[in-house]
Amino acid sequence: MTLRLYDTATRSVRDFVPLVPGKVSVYGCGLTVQGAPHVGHIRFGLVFDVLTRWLEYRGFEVTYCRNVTDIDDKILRKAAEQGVEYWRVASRYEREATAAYTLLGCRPPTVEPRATGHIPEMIAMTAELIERGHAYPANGDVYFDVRSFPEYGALSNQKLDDMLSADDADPKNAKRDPRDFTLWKGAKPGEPFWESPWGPGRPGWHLECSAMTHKYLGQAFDIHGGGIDLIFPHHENEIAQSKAAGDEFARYWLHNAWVTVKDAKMGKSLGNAMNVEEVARRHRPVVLRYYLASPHYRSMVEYSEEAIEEAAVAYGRIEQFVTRAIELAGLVEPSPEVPAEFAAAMDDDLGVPQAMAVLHNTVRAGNVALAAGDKEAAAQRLAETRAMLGVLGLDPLAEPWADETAGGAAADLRETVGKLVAVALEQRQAARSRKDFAAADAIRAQLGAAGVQIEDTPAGPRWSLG
RNA sequence: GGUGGAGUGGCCGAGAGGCGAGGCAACGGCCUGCAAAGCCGUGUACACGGGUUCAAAUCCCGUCUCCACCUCCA
Repeated sequence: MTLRLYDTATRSVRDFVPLVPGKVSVYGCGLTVQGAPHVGHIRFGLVFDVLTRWLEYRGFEVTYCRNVTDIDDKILRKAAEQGVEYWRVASRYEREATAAYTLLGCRPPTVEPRATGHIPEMIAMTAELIERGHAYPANGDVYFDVRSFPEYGALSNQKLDDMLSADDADPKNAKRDPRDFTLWKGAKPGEPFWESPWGPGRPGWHLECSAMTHKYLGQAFDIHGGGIDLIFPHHENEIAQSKAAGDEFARYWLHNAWVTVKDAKMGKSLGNAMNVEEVARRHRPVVLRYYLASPHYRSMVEYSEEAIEEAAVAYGRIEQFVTRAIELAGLVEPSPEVPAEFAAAMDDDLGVPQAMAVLHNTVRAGNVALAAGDKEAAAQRLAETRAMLGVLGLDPLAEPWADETAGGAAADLRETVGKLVAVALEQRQAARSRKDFAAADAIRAQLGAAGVQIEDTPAGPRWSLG
């Protein structure tokens, strides 16, 4: 079974064949650091995190490049409003983005280049495009000539003439075609700028990705992607720039769908953006990850508190199995192989929902083994469960969630609480054996009020914090 | 106007011609002193109207509703 991925460019699921056997190069369009990251932004991070984990599980050596766009109009505007340099704004939100990715267990990319670190590369590319007749300078700006690139519109399946003309009010009216887009933007007074052959200015929005894919992944690479809204104009323009400059560019295009709120796209401008950090105060990050990563990446996720709470229960069930299996069978490492059905689901365009069904079925089988006291079977199911969770970045015993359940000061505290609870449980057991159930239940209720849940099992009572 | 997507049982959420994914909730049962957890069982779901087919949630035609992109956007 080979991995198959939906490719936006062909609008079909295709077998994934890497450019170089055994290696995969991935470019994800990261964030423009102009505000606090919201749940929708982080979904992109999660999708690409699961993708790269799965590619690695399949034995590929993955080079994952995720950019940071740290200069653009919005950043400049925000900086002007606050009366500070643009890089103060960019740095602050870049840190917030990194924190949000980390919070939800996204592993860092192989390389995370910034637009402003690649100005010379972008200037060189612009010069190349002018030389090849695909771009032209005008009044301090440089524009890409879309009419010079016949393929323009292929990715988004649009014809140039059908497009709503971009009424982008160019005061200089210097564009040959209204759809021509900016490669280099001449600086207005007071704006930050870099020197260039066309005068002081800064790069246009799309150019950084073309320059950085070329630098880090080469003139051709495997997978490029981001949110579905980037298809047009961002990715369309990247293709135009890169191909016109002589690159082969990306071979597969992956786009993830939205997080919506009440059927509308989540977005800052719509005022319905859920800040990641804020949501993580109400829900455990691992639960948020489970919730956002469970639906298929090309399906919209309708954000709701109730649905997250439901996810918390579902994930709790998995965690419970893991804890109880360890109690019976001891700590078991993830098995090197994931169940075949799970693998088949993941290979089919990252079918996380079906993969998740396999996971739940395994947990049920594990619970059956637990109930039967079958140590060996329980251990086996646990190993499989952990392997599957690992691929999804949800193994409670692996980084970064392990600290939540064990280790450090929390473990010490847990040991102390355990001793205290043991005292109370002894009294309860004594009461039970003399059939004083009122007293026994009172103890259980008191523990419950303190946040300690008691369950009686054939092996004796067990407690948990809940 | 152009382009892409969605409408599935109480809820979330897969599937894409024939064996009812999975989760949450509910109900019944087993277990339990009681509970909890777990397990077993219970649902005649596929926006609407036609059609094709032995067979349609899945294909075709039409209709309705919703969303997104074409302007900054994960």
